[in-house]
Amino acid sequence: MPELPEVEVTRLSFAERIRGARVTAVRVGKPLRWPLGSAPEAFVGQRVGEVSRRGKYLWLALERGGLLMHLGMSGSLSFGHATGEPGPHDHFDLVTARGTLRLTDPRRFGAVVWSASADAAPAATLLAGLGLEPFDDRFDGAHLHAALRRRRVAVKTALLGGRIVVGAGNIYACEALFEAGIDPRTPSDRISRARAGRLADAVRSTLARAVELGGSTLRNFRDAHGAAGAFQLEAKVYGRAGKPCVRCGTPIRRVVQGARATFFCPVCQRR
DNA sequence: AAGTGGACCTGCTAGC
DNA sequence: TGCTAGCAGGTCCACT
Repeated sequence: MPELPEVEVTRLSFAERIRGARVTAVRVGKPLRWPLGSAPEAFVGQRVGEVSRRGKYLWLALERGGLLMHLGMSGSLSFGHATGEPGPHDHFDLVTARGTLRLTDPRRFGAVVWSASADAAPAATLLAGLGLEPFDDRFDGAHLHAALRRRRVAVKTALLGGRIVVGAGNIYACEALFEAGIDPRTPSDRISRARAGRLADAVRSTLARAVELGGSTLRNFRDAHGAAGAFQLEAKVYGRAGKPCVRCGTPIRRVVQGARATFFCPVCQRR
């Protein structure tokens, strides 16, 4: 999916345009990961408020409650007037006079869930246990070091879990570990305070750079304007198995951790 | 309790 | 050219 940069880029591409628009119709397609939890007609007539993000979730405020949205592995949102007839992978339309917000998600791991507020179930339940936002001042080397010390899993697995810091999925966890010079297989509790500091910086800078570049488009990611991202063009390890490391020329290695592919340079990244 | 592996669903691609 | 196994950006859940 869409990791934090793709979700944030998506949010930025439609939040201002949809704010204040009144819902005129709602269309629901095939089932997504979780049920909507409300009759779709209940949204008709309500105005859309702020669109905010927590981790990889978006919260779209309505006058009564709101919608928690997740893009899963293959989801994207579009917003505009040129939406046309829904295709086989278009599973949710929020129609307003300013345009239609449409969720397209071939694999349907994504979700749209109504909640009375972001602090009430089911939204609060889904958001509970999420780690710090990477751009939160509280997320620093000391925090990351303390959290990593409590785990014995590989540091990459700990990052991906999202319980310490949210937002880095498979691409950006690999890239941040490369930036920090840390072998992704290193046990969490063996990361020194100094290296945790470098890793925290790398997580922030990698995610920030990806937002600047409009995210990564590996297959079907597009922002709500339909624009593709460009970060994948400057990924240094992700998806580059066997290719030379951009820093030292050593072939990039691919291993599997927790059923996910991990890419790293065996020379630049150390335990 | 923490760690591991499977499940969800569909489409694309590399390889035979 | 055509089929198939394997793989894909996430996260929850059951089991050890």
